Amino acid sequence: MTKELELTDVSAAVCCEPLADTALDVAQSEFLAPKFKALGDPVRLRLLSMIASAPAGEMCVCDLTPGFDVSGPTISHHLKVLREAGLIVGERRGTWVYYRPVRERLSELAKVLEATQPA
Amino acid sequence: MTKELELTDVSAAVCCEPLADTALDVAQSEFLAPKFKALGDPVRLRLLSMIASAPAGEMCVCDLTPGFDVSGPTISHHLKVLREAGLIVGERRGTWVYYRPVRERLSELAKVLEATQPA
DNA sequence: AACTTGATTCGATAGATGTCAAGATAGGTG
DNA sequence: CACCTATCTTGACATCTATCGAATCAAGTT
Repeated sequence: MTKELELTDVSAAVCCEPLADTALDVAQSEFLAPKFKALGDPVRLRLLSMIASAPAGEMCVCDLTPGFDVSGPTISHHLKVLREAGLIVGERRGTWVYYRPVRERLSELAKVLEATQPA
Repeated sequence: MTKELELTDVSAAVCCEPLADTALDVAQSEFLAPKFKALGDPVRLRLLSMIASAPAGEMCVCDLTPGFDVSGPTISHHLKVLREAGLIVGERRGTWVYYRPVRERLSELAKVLEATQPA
């Protein structure tokens, strides 16, 4: 919980005006790049989209897995990458684990890519 | 030129509503993931931000390179990755090569990450 | 307590990636 | 043409990543 607050603070301190407005500095690019990297795999991108568009606002791993050709451990690995990038959070309820999107993080990334009038 | 048109068409055909609206299908995620992947390196992200925020609307490789600790060939490699992802285009004028952002592509990606009201 | 099911972690492996030095290309200048 | 500068390509190498099967952990059921 202390850890979570720290992460949030770092995020707020570092992140980030639109790319097209002012060039990112080294710290900002090193902060943002891993998040885009997490989006840079087709399986992860689709996992995230399934989670983010789930009507219930969350999705069970048990409902995610059948939609893919890869093994359970591989899905688990990709979910971990998305989790460590701060794009989703997981919660265990009984036997099942449910994942929710972290919409603020997605919005941050959207903002960075957003078009702005240059010059 | 024919090739460019084809790429544009594919882009238009495949791409993409916000993540949070409807889950991406396999083709969409395979189309988008490489573009996010291209953003997933700190050097590339900073290169792109320098190019996209250049007041002149473009930037010479000769002005990009000095801002980084990596070698010229490495910069060249990263520019190629960004180019192949369709995020920038390069043009040679005399001795120098100038890169411009492809703003429509960046907007496409921003749109995918954009927040929308679920449920 | 033993068994079952869902999910993660571990260990291994093939393939991708970032990096550099060296060589090749493009285009200008003497 | 010979030379110089800017950029890109090639080849090599160390590291990282996606994937799987096997083992482990968590929680419920009998």
